Amino acid sequence: MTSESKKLGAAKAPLGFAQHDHSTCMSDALAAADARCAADGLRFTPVRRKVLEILLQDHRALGAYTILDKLREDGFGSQPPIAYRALDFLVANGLAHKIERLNAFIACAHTNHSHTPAFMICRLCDAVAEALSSTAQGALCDTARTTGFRIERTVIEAEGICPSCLDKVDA
Amino acid sequence: MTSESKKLGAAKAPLGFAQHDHSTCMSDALAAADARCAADGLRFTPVRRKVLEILLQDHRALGAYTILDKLREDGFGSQPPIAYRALDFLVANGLAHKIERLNAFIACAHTNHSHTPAFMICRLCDAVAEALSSTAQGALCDTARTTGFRIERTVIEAEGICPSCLDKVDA
DNA sequence: GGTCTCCATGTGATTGTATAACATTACATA
DNA sequence: TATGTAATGTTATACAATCACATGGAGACC
Repeated sequence: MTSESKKLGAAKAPLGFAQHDHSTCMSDALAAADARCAADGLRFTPVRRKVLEILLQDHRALGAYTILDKLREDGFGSQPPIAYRALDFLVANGLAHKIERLNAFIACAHTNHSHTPAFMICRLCDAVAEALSSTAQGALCDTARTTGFRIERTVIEAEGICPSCLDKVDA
Repeated sequence: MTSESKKLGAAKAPLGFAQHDHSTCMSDALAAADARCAADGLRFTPVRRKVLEILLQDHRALGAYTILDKLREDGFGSQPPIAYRALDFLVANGLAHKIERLNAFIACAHTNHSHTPAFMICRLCDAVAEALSSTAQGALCDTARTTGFRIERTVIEAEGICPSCLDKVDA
């Protein structure tokens, strides 16, 4: 509950580290997900949609059991597999990502294009920013190529202090 | 226990993905750790040393509770904090690394120089290779710089199939 | 319309990972 | 010997993930 206790009432939630008007981005993302699933013949069921909504609402990384609590409030099943199966679906189809460092999940910030995500995690306010990093693993690719290793998925996460927390610390 | 069940009897354990003579590398690594701790005024206590030995013996990523079992066999305390504290020490001082993707720990393969490690994880045989990747996070650094994010630690892990498993699969 | 199959959902129980909180010991040093 | 500090030990619990199995709905097929 430590990470949750830092959560603000916040009408303005940080997308990445920048403040933004949260009103449209959520509906846009849901619409994009709808389109995406329709196009690919995926079943965007109520639970899956709800979990994505939950992730979009907070705009931060949430643990599976936090998500589970919110599902329960909305009348969905409340056993761990409910959340994990929905999260598996979202992650498998690029609608959400898992932050390994935090054992937590976050809605994808760049719907549309397929990508190899990279994340910056603030250890003070727990904000997470997703960067487009098609080249971030360049050197790793080189190593893999010379070694003969076939990369299927990459985890690239940087932990540190976000701009706004840096301001507070320096002040 | 699933990952453990794949373990071989193996006199020749894979360091990274290459077979090697395991006889000297362990004593070398322990000697290096001794020197390192002496130089930096760190207390390389019996538990800490034992945990490093355990990690070096297997030359693969081990979960905390596997380590705990081995500690118990050797007469050390067997409660979780025993292992976690020793692991924290080893990780904090660069003698071991945590593989976030696996929630597991592995002995550092490149003692001597401080480094930002990157890992290649085989999803078939669970072998883990450590790459020297001072530049692997280049693009991430760029993003961080323009964003104003201060990076303190990076997690760079690639999951896929190692050379020897690729041979078996293709055959 | 039946019924079969596949897939998603629901439930209970269990296993695995990590930390909180507190007591005790070991050791250096004043 | 008293004191401070770091490390260790113990209990309990929180958090994360999976297993096993039952249920139910949507579409394919006859």
